[in-house]
Amino acid sequence: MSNPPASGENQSVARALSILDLLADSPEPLGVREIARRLGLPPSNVQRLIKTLTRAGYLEQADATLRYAIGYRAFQVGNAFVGQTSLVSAVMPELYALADEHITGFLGVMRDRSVVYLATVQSEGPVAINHRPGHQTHLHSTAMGKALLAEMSDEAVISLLGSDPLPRITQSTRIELPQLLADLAEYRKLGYSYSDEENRQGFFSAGAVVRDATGGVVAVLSGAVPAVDLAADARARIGMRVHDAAQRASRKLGAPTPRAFGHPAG
Amino acid sequence: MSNPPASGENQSVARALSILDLLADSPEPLGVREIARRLGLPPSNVQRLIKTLTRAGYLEQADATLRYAIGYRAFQVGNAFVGQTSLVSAVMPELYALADEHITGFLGVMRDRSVVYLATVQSEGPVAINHRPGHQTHLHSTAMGKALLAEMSDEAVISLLGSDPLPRITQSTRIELPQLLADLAEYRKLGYSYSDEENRQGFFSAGAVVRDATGGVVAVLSGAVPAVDLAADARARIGMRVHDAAQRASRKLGAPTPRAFGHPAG
DNA sequence: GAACAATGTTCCATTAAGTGGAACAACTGC
DNA sequence: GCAGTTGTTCCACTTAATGGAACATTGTTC
Repeated sequence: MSNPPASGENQSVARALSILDLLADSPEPLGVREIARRLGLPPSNVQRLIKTLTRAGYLEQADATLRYAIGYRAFQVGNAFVGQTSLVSAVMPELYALADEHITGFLGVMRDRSVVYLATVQSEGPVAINHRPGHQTHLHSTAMGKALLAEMSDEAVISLLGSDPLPRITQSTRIELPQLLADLAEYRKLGYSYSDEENRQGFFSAGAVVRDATGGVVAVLSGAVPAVDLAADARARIGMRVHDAAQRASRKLGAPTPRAFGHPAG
Repeated sequence: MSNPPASGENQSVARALSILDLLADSPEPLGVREIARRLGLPPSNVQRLIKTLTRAGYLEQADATLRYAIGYRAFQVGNAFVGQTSLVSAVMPELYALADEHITGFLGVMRDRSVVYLATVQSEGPVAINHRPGHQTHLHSTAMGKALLAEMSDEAVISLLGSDPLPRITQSTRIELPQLLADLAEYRKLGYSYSDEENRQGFFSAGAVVRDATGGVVAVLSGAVPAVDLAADARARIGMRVHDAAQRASRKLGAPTPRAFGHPAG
């Protein structure tokens, strides 16, 4: 059972990161031998890697002295991903404003062909959309994802998503590429994207991108409401509302003249 | 310049983690050679470690193809620290409720002789307390920290904080241990802790611990308001309010009979 | 309460894998 | 155009990581 390190990489570090990945996805803490078993590594090796990770605070003992879980240092370091205070401080007030209007607001970025959630501000009421920070969802089924896709050219979208079939999340999910591209064309005209129960039954959401001083897309913002009793004009109203919030956040970040929606080449 | 690995640890992993630590604390992305210089390591070594970290998503190129910053995978993994959905889903509604009453709410845990912030819900108004998740503050100057200390015995507090002098944060900070212990005794009777501009000029905050089903302390909750125009009875009112919020969250986590404040031996 | 089967941890010979100096290439700005 | 960066690759050396085995602990079962 040889497992040579990838070219130009470091085997020990790769293994240590796989331990972090494993524990991050595990709902409960795991012991040394259990981890070793799942990763196909000798316990003595895992033991040493864990000791290093623990001493640095990236792991910690869950209970008295048994199994291990992700440590506080990983949390601190990970939150540095959000980076410069500017993005969050520009967007969070907008999310709170949305919540005041009974719209649950989300902030996310595109990574790894997915949307990664950075923050959520729940609206009052029975709306229980609980996407923890770090949660990953599909690009093609969410308002956030589709707002990001609408920024790209059709060719870029195809080369990004064309390799695998689009998974169906709900009955309304766009699983055909042409259908999705048609949506994107509409969003470019509208100035916002939306997802009508395409990712979660019973919820309508709209999305719009946030730009920084260079004019590049730095994040995407969305707002969600229950889909029941929602007239067609209400959808447009929410779309405009989210669009405005994203515009305001972008302006706060020093984005240049609020240009037309769509990719630069358009 | 020899730098042998600590006993029973892994040198490569320790170095990789030091890269993460460095980039997490750096306000801007850093290049390979810059990192190598700051850590006292050869660039070729750093290069390989970075490649491994990048391929796993723990680092990513900031701009076109220049310097490196913390990656999205670190964010995702780090957020697993918050762990079981139960804690957050039990506490967040309480924080939102506080915000409705113009109290900015915080959630934190004790780690490494400090309070680590997990979440914040800002109240409306001009209150701009912006403690990003992962932020670390002192135990002795914050309401959250003092609520945690009040759970320990005086001896435990002394052995925890007695080694170093307590740093002065504001003019009101308790920098004398006996003074701090007197505070803690008061909090045990009150059922909540408070910090009267001891950590931040102009802000009063109160704190109370959250317990899980085993009765152990799993987190601490606090609420902050501007200190101006705050009558003495208002302080008590906010303290009780925060105490109630913590109680409710604890009950939601299945905590046993709301027992008296104070450490078990008391 | 003894026998069992897990567990976490340490030890140590083997050698594979990490190390770091040097060389190369690409870029920047004087 | 030159000088000082930078990121990246190469490769001989040997350090430092590896993994099997032995040991120590726990908790479970009969």
